[in-house]
Amino acid sequence: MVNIGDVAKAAGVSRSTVSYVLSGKRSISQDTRDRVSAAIAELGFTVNAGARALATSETMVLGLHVQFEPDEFAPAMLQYVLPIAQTARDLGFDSMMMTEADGYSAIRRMASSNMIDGLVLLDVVDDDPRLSALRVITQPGVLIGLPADSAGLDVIDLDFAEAARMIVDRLASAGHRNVLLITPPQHVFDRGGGYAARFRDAAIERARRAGLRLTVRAGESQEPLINASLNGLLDDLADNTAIVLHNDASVAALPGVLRERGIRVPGDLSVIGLFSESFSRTFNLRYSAIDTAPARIATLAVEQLVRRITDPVSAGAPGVRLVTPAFVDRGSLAQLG
Amino acid sequence: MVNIGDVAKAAGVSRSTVSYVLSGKRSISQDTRDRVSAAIAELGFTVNAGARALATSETMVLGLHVQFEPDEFAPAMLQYVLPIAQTARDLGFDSMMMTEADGYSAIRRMASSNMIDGLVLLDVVDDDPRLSALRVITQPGVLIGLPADSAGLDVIDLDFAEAARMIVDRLASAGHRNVLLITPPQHVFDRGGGYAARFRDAAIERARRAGLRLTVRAGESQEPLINASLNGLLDDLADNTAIVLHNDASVAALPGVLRERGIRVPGDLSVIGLFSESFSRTFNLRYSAIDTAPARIATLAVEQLVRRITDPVSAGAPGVRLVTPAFVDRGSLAQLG
DNA sequence: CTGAAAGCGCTTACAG
DNA sequence: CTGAAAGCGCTTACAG
Repeated sequence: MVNIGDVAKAAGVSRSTVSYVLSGKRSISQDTRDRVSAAIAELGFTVNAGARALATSETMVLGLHVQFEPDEFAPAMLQYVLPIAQTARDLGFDSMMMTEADGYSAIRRMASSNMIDGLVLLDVVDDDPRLSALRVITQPGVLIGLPADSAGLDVIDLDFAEAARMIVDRLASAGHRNVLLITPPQHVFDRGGGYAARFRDAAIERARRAGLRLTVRAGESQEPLINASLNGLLDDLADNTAIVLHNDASVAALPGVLRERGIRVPGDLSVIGLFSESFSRTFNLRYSAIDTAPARIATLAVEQLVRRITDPVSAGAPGVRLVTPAFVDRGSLAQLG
Repeated sequence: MVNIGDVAKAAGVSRSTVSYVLSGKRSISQDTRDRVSAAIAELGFTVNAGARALATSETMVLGLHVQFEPDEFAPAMLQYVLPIAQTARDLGFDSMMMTEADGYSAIRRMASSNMIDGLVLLDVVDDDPRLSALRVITQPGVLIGLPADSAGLDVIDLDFAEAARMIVDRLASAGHRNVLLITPPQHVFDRGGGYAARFRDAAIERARRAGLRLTVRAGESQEPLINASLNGLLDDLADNTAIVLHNDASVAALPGVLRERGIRVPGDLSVIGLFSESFSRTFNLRYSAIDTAPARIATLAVEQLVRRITDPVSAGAPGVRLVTPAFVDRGSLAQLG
């Protein structure tokens, strides 16, 4: 492999000059710059990443740790992973993907072997064991998902409470008085998926104020339970005029269940969900929804992380940034009365 | 950060001895080994990856390039990415994820800057521009997906031709004589997704021999075209007793369409698909299918790549390995006559 | 505007 | 069984 010395020799300059041409960190005469550039092009020289990392202590690599919950609804994850890698690249970083179940050890290993300049944590839960790793290592991290204690950490998440309020307000002003909310499965609450509680609690609170009767049920995550549970709810709670779904698996299964029961949306029932554009496309869902905006959240997270790596001052004090939700109207909400 | 010199000092040995304790590449007295290990543990020492890579020319990192086709059915990709990263880790490698649209440049950059020891290419098509990058770089690669010219390359793919023959044979021996095949969308053929043609052509050939009338139609990949096209086919080709789907989007949409038309499976129509277990779970599909076995293919690919990196002799001559398909019976194939 | 040299943290022949 | 030293390919103060 051709190295910086070969380039120097070919251009008739020193190795440091080649390095400075590459980095632009000092002024070089037009003439030598041209000779060096020509030599680089001719020899097809690329800086050796390991050597540069060793000399600068900067790897230009971001770590990305994803949890893989076997009982989780999988298709959602890629919506974050892809934009994370893409944004990182746009900012000059590569992405190292970690999938170890033991996130704590994985992060410590990667950080202490100096493979990464920073870390993105996906799907952070309330009492996430990865956070203690983050507090020990020297590299900064950014969380996607708000944990119980986020002191000193950069966090990006959707404003789930605001999302709930927006939905309840729309339902209320459309004249709905009896609404069913299907939350994520119980195991999401158990695991500490705080977003589920934030959405639910804000919905309950807002419904109370609006004088709206909100019935809350946890959805299932595995067939055939999903269908059975949806059917059961539609049997028992037939007086609801609207259903709010904060549950990927249930909302994906809903069209089939409604079709089977001959229920028309929004004629017989109004439906509002909480899912991304791409989720809507994948499952061909025509329900109005709060967009969970995975690409936007991923981009913001990486941008903040890179800012903290390259220019901590401009990154400001670490803190939580909740993304304001956007409502996408697909016409599944009926105006009553 | 603590380095190998700190450990050496603490243990009262030379840096080389610490290194040899780490690598096990020469025998060390029990006593010094203990002292070194103790020092490593106490100081929390981890080898600096960049320095090691510089010294050994081995990064212990695998590159993974994924194409992101906006018109593609996305959920499938993660089924490969996760097991790739997992298998790599089991074999001592980390995974660098590349998502650049310009795969050729991405690969050349990563390879020539010596960030990776080998490369996994996902979703390889007939005339894949990434292959010319692979032929230039010094690191070995493995392809998931069989290209037109695979000379000198390690390739893993499902045996799509055999899958087609297995399906046709089952249909024939169950007494079906008129069968509809829905292939991947036209743009998959256009892009050179050879697997689509291999499946289709083998199905046609086998059907001819078995005296079975096979009607072939390309499916759509975007709603509302998918539904419309499925309905059109069921209208026009009502005399078919079975339908074979080699099309993710269509098979996911099929239950809804059949339910709407009141068609029962397998009472009114037999259905056989080509999709993974996890796909079946995600979309709650109860159709019998050839399992596309993404995890198995991913694992085989990484194992072969790592073999070629670490022990080229045992890896044998580069070549194509087609995975024999497995049929998963979910009871959607009716026995006729 | 440019060069010689030290140093980043490892590994591994070379010596004993 | 162990150590001193060269070398991997860069970057960056230090000098001029």
